[in-house]
Amino acid sequence: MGFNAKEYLESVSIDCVVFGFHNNQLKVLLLKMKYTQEWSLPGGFVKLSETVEDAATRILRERTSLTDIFLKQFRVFSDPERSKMNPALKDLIELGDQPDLDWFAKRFISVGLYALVDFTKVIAVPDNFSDYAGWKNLDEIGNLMLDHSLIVQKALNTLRLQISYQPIGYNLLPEKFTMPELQALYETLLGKTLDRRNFQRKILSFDILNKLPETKKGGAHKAPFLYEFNLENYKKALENGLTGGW
Amino acid sequence: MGFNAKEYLESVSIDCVVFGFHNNQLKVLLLKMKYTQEWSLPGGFVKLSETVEDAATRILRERTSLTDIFLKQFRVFSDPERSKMNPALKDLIELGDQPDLDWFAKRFISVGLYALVDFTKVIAVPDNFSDYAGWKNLDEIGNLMLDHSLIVQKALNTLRLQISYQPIGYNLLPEKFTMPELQALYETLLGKTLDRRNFQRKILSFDILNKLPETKKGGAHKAPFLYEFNLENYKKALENGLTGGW
DNA sequence: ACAAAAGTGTTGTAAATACACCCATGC
DNA sequence: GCATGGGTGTATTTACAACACTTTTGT
Repeated sequence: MGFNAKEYLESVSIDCVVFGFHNNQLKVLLLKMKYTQEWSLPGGFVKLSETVEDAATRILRERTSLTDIFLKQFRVFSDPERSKMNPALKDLIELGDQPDLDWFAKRFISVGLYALVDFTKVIAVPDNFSDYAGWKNLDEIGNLMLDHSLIVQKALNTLRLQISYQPIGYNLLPEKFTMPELQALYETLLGKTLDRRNFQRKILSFDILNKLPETKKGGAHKAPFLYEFNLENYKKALENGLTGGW
Repeated sequence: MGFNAKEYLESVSIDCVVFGFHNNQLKVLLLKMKYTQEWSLPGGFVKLSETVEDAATRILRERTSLTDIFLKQFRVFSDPERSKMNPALKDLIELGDQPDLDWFAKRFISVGLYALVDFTKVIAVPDNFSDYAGWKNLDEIGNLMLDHSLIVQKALNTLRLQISYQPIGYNLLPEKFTMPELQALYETLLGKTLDRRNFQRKILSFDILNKLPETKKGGAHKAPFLYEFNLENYKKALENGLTGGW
């Protein structure tokens, strides 16, 4: 667990915006910093043998206990002022309980990646700098550490753009889900309501869903059918892109 | 002109894919390396006081003599092997005519940015490592130095995606241009031919063009009207996105 | 006057939208 | 049995694609 600066690429950090979907709400995984009590994104550094994606996969495996995480870099954050006035770093330096302090005090640029995960499968684990890890609703995220609020905002923007030419939902929903759940995801990301019937027709026309014979019982009303993604066609759609927008 | 490694962010380089459009062909600005004679992308390093975009602007000002360049980061290239076996570096090290050689020999991740410029306004200038700078047609780019071929490919991909939800052409065409020229740009980027009449109707429906009273004379046939971008609406379209794809 | 390229118009088809009606379930 | 939400169907409107004809210019 010891941190050895020599194993890592200098000047480069990564920050991950982990999105989950639960109770028809989009959530982000956040860490609560030990000394400052600020909320921050899970992140870390890149080992000399890793790509940025490798590093993010490793870090998120530790934070979520998930292997096989869907992630995508979306932006580099390189404002020279972005890590100035970092209270957490100040505290660390004062406390002096970390080696390689000058390494941390240097300027970093950060590669932003977003990850889409199945909310129900995540076991959130804090890192060395935090004492709590958990989900927050998108609209309940207040001010985050450093420029992390900006990073979340840009990640969300990217996701919203991607939804119009790529299928989405795999990685974000459980294996089996209902049409209303999928629609709620789209509505959350797009920030607007969609017509139930037209949504169904359109999403089915993409041919990326398998309708299952089962229905989801236990709801207060008529039991909706369950669907799963047709992975083969889903991947094809990812490559070729979808036609129209929403 | 002297290079002082201490002024720069460690481990981070940038590579710029500069696109220009001329004679109905998409072109990329390339440098020919001094010793190896390999072709490479213009690039460089990030000063401690700069953002990635600042650095790219500075570097491209030197390479193109343009100020005010439209550019956008599109990807980080972080394969640990990407700068191994660099013949150029080997030669440099053998020649020993550069200070800070171990700095260069370290592993770098590179931020890829693409730039769109007006071909006719560029005065290409080589850098310290190259003895020639000039344009190459997209289909005439052979193997480039390091992973630069991959970088060009990814930049092009990004551009192709963006064209379907954003207006394009400003920064890439002269102030005044004809409809066939604009169409040729779209056809090049999309890699397919479009119907002249449908193209005109669609692009006009975006309301981002001003039709000028002048025509472009000198062609062998009927003189086409000149257009210019309506900057106000163009910017609106950039923010709001366009509706359909191509 | 002819060829080549640009301007303008029409029409059929497919997709997006806006609805209405029926069905299952829990209270 | 009634309120709620889900499943399915159908017109209308709009956008897209395919195509024809006329106009202008240089040779």
